Formats: sequence, C-alpha cells, structure tokens
Amino acid sequence: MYDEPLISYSNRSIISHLLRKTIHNKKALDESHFYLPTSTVSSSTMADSSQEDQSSVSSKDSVAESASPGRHLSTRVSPEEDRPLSDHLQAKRARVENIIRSMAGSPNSRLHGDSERAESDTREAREAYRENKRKQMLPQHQEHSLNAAAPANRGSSSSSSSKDEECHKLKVQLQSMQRILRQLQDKFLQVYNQDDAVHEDRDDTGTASPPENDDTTPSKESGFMFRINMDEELERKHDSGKGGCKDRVKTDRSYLTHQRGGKNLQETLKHELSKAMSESVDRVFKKLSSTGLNQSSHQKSQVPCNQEQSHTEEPVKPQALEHYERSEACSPKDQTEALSLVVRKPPLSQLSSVTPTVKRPYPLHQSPFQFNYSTPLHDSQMLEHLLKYGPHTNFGGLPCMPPSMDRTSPNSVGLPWSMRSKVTSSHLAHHHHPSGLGPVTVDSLCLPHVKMECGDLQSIQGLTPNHLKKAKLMFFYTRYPSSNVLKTFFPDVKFNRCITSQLIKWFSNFREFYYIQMEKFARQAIVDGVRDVKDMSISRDSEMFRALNMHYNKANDFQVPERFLEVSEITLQEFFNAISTAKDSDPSWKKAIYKVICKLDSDVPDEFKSSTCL
DNA sequence: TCTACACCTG
DNA sequence: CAGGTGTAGA
Repeated sequence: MYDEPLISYSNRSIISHLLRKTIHNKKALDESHFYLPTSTVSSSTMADSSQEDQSSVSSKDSVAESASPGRHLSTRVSPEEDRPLSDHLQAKRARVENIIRSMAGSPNSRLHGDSERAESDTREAREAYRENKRKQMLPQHQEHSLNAAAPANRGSSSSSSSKDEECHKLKVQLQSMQRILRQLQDKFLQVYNQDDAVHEDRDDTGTASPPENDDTTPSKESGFMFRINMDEELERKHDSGKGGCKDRVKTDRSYLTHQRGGKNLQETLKHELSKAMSESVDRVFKKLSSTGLNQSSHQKSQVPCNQEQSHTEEPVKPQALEHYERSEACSPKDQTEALSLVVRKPPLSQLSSVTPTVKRPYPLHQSPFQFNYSTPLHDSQMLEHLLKYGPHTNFGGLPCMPPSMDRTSPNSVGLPWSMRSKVTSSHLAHHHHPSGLGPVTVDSLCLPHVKMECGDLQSIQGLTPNHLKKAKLMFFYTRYPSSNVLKTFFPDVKFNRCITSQLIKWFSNFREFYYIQMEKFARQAIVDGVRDVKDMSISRDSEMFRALNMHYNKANDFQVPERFLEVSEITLQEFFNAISTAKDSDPSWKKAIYKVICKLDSDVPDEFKSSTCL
C-alpha cells in the first residue's frame, strides 16, 4: 500500500495521502492482521494497567531476560550498538501497538465509585431492625409473561443473529481503524527516521523538556499523542540517566530533531489522526444508529408494545440536541409543580411533549435523559465507549476474541456485567474451546440447566453496566417493573430466564436499598422527636434524596422525576406511620407498605425504550 | 413445579 | 450486586 516514495510529499500531504489510502482500502484488509503474531507477548500484558503498558512492550524485546522492571526499561533502548535499526523500529512499533491497544482496553473507572457509606448505613439498619424477618411478601404482578416470552425468544434468533452480525461488522471496522493507526505510526516512524538521517549532522546541546510535555494533563482528545510523547520522554530520560552511549546520543538527537524539524510533521500527524478518527467514528456511529433503528423495528415485532415513536425519534436524538434546546428556550415555562405521572396517566407519547414544561434547575432537553451521548463527546471518548462496550455492548462472538482480551479489565472490553466476577474463573476457558457454540445455540442449550449457565454462556450476551445504569434510572419511575416492561425497555437484550431473573433481581436490590433507607430515616425521625407525618417530606436537597440519588443516579446526569420524590415521600410517611403506631411489631408489617408502594409505579418514558440511548 | 419476592449474607 | 433461602401464589 505504501510503495510510492513518500519523500515526494510534504509533511501534511504524506499523512493525508496515507490516511486516504488506508481508509479507502481498509475494507480490503485482511482481518487477521489485527492479531499480529508478534504481539503475543505484549498483548498478554496489555491493558492490565497503564504502568504495564511500558514494560509490556520492552518485555517483547527481552524475552530471555529477567523480568525486572528496571531491565524492561533498559532493554527498550538497549545500549547494544550493533543492534539493527529495524529492532529499534520494531520496538517503537510494538510500543505504538501497545498504545493503541491500551486505548481500547483502558479500565473503566466509572463504576468504581463507592457506596460504602450507604452500605454501612444499610448494615447498621439491618443490625438495628432485624427483629422482623421475612413474611412480607408482596402481591406480585399478575402476569406470567415468562412462559409466553419463551417462544418469542426462540423466534428472535434471526434478529439476534443480525445483531451479532452488526456487532461483528462494527468490531471489524474498529479493528481496521486501529490497524490504520498502527500503520500510520509505522510510516511516521519511517519518515521520522529519514528526517533524522537528514538532520543527523545537527548536534544538540539542550536537553530541556519538550514544550508539549508541559501539558501534563492529557485531554482525552490528545491523549493518544500525549502518550506517545510521554513514551518518548520516558525513553529519553532513561537514556540520559543511564549515561552516554551511542544509542543515547542517537535517541536524544533524533528526539530533538523530531522536536525541531519534525514539529510540523507531528502537528500534522496529530491533526490528521484526529480527523481520521473523527471521520471513522462518525461512520461507525452512523451505522450504529441505523442498527439501533433496525433493532427497534425488530423488537417491535416481538414485543407488542407501542413503540411507534421510538424508532423514528431515537436515532436522531444526539443530533437533535440543539433543536430541543432551542425549543425549550423558545417556550420557557416556570411550572414548579410536579407533574404527576401516575395520577394523570398521560399516554406515553405525550410524555416527551409534557416533560419540557417542567421547570428544570439545570439544562435539560426534550427527554429526561442526559446521558453521555446527549452531551458533546470527543471523538476519542466515543470511540473509547465503543471499544469498551461495543455498539450494543454485546460481544456475542466472544470465542473469536483474541486471547489477549482475556486479561483486560472485564469492564473494558464490553463483557457483560455478570461476567465480571466470573471472568477470572475457569468459565471463560470453556468459551474459547472451538466448540462452535454460537451465541444463537447457547439459548437452547441453556434451557435444561439454567442455573449452571446463568452466569456463564448466557450472560455473554447478557446485561452490561450500561443496562444496569439504565435499570437504575428506570427505578425512578417503576419500583416493580413487570417482565413485559423489562422486555420492552431493554430491546437490545436477548431475554431468557436468566436475564429476566437478573433484571428482576436488580430491581429487587434497588427496592431493598430504597426500603432500608426509608425505614432508617423514618426511625431516625422518630428518635429525633418528629411527631407529625407532615414533617416527613422529601425534597431535592434533603438528605434522603441525596442518598437515593447517589445510589441510583451516581453520575447525577439524570433529572430525577418529581414523581419519584412524591413516591419517596409517601413511602417515608408510610414507614413513619407504621413505626410510630408500633405496627412494626408485626413480623409482616412492611407488607402493607409494599402493597401501597407498588401501586405508585409510573410509566417509564419512551426514551428508555431505545437500545441506543445508553 | 415454577416464579417473584423479601430477606440475609458475602 | 449476586447467591442462597424460605415463602406464597398460580
């Protein structure tokens, strides 16, 4: 692909040319190139941590050497004078590969927040109020839709397989993007070494830090280049610390040459890379939104729910943000009163038009959502998200995953949530057996031994952290979602008994936390001498709300519906009344409360139906 | 017998 | 949050 002499191009045009060629030709590339055989060593350590990124590459060069970190660094810029230049290039190439990989596998810290205080409170509450056990069953929903859903699941295999196909396509696309970047890096290094040779006669005395390294806070946008620079800097520092040797001179000189003569090239490369990224990501997202559209329509045939609007509105939501903002600005309402979602029971289709009339203390758009996709994202962020979770966060073809994926952070490669605790176990090994167990056949295989496969094969296609987040937000509307609701609002989930149970379990856990908070606050109020139920109110700045919001909306990027405050207040008052009238002596005293609360569920807004909204 | 639930535990 | 358990309803 790069046969033509690059020397005839200017810095900018070289990159442009390469990008054009690579992008245009990327579809023709052999996919197997992504899993370079030379990357086996580095891939095994990739993405474990950012610190390992550096050593992992060098370990490639020093397979036979000791594994001490010190040696890792020293071997990368090994002082062996006779070392061929290609080795050096290879090392750099490996480093670039590693950087790119680590982009794809950077650990997701988003969910690492703590709810320890809440948990300790929870424990505390449990210790204090353990006297009443069980016997507090709640009338369940009068629908046994699970049985009815089973055939639907079987019938969904076609849509599921097409989904997988889309997934795979997107994955391939991303992989080829990575490949392109890698090739660009290679080319860059070649050009850069030519440049180096040209300027070799120039000597440098200064060893001051390069200006771009002053930026020690890598924005996500420039993170890629930043890491390269950091790597270079690390290498350089290490060299100078090690004392004089030819390599050191060479490295310093080429680095500084790179600083001067290659400055333009670097800037150009930065620009072009981000541009290419941008374009590719755009393309991916275009495809993604159309996929989401297809999915909605697929799902519609399975779930007899009114999703008419969803598949026409959702895909354009991210782009239509400004429009919504404008429309809100044009019709500023100051309605402070809560809109009761239950009492008035507006049709679902009205919700979107009703919602904007509620006064928002912060920027909010048409939908009550304010997820990341709704806010302007850097390309790299979007790409990162895609790489983390995939278009539908399913890596249905997990058996095809390279072995290097095994050791990445479970969060980072889009492994379904429930796999996280299992991924280190031997379970995963089974999936890599070339058994030919496609994701489609898994379902049928699962049925006889549901329990065994729950955390296993099934969840490979199962729920992801994004689904969890979505479920939590849905809790603001419904505390007792029926399985039909769940199916409707998780259209991208391939439902089976395990998945359904897991979702139900999630909501059960949500309720548990919710009720524990209520009981705790009610008892505390009583201890504090509160006599009147009317003093038990919940507003957005009350401690109770903060606790709940922290639990279900940790990122605080979602506008909690007013109705949830009302329901919470009612719940709190129910607990207050029950406790203050000593009803809690009855072992099943909570049962009555549950009965009340389960009737206060609201309809979940249509926006939640979109499989692409998260 | 199956399912959803609350409760308990890690 | 998930696993386990007992319960109640279908």
